[in-house]
Amino acid sequence: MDTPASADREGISRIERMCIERGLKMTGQRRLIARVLSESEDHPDVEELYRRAVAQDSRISIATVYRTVRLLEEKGILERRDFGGGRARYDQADRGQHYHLIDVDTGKVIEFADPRHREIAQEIAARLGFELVDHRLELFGRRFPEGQAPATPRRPGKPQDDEA
Amino acid sequence: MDTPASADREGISRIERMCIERGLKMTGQRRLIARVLSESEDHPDVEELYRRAVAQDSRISIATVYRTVRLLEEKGILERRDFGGGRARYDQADRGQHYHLIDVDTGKVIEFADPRHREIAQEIAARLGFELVDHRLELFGRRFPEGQAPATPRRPGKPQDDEA
DNA sequence: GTACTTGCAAATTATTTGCCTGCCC
DNA sequence: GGGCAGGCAAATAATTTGCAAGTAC
Repeated sequence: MDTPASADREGISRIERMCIERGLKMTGQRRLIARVLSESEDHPDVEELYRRAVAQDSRISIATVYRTVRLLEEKGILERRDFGGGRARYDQADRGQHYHLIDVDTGKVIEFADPRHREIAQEIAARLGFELVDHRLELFGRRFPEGQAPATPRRPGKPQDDEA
Repeated sequence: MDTPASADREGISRIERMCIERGLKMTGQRRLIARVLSESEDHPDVEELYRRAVAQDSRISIATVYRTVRLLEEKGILERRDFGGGRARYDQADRGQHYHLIDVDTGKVIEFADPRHREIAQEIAARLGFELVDHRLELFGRRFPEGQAPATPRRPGKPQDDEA
């Protein structure tokens, strides 16, 4: 009840609205991907996005998903992430500065924020003669053993993701 | 003049010594790769390692380079890095905790150390209920404009590397 | 109507692997 | 001497692209 009149109809997802604002031509496929993304609370890879999209409408190909996430990244709507699983994962770009902790045993991804990192990063860049343009930080951790010991104490396996 | 008698001959590279210590069978190819790595001050990718190796002895294939860096990584001699160029880059594992700043205009990589990041990372992990197993931090920066403005203010291009 | 999108399949890129031969310990 | 290592080429895996046909504005 608080959106501008022109886009007040139900069924317009948050990301679709952002696409429209940026003047993208909205096709059925793009609308679908936009909706899937808007409803995702996690960090899906392309394969996963494709799976969720096909489930709603089979008339989409994975090549289109690849093309669309790339487009949305160029438009600043998505950010590409690398959690070390060999596939790119996507994150909405306007969720504010945050980082990720990956559970090395389960692959789950937990978000957190902490302004100190940026400050220190900025200071270090300056000391080296640079203006900080961007920075990435990922933590890999193991849940404290409060129950039993985990089975595979290895390097981060294919990250899955938290469901919320 | 301070190395153990058994490996005192010139021509034994630092990394070859580490391989021997870990009981690896030393072939001509592995010795060559070890030497190339020992002489590298930067963060070469496999292709680059292969180029440097073939230049010294053409009887090596890129598959062997792939197999060898993987082996050395498993043995804890090398660390695989991802600077966002789509290829894995390698770093000697025993150089102590350090991070990288990538110049977004030139792709050059600069190393730096700062203990605060680890401390904060550890603290955050603990707050989230995790033991910190590993962490990655990369800064992307642009040299302060003290001469002229850079040409392409874009996202990090294929990282090259500092030559020293 | 026309330029932009899509689907499909083929192309690319980075990396791994099968297999048979060769060489290190 | 026997098993691990290496070369070569084919196999994977993720992602991109050419092209003909469809569609948004």
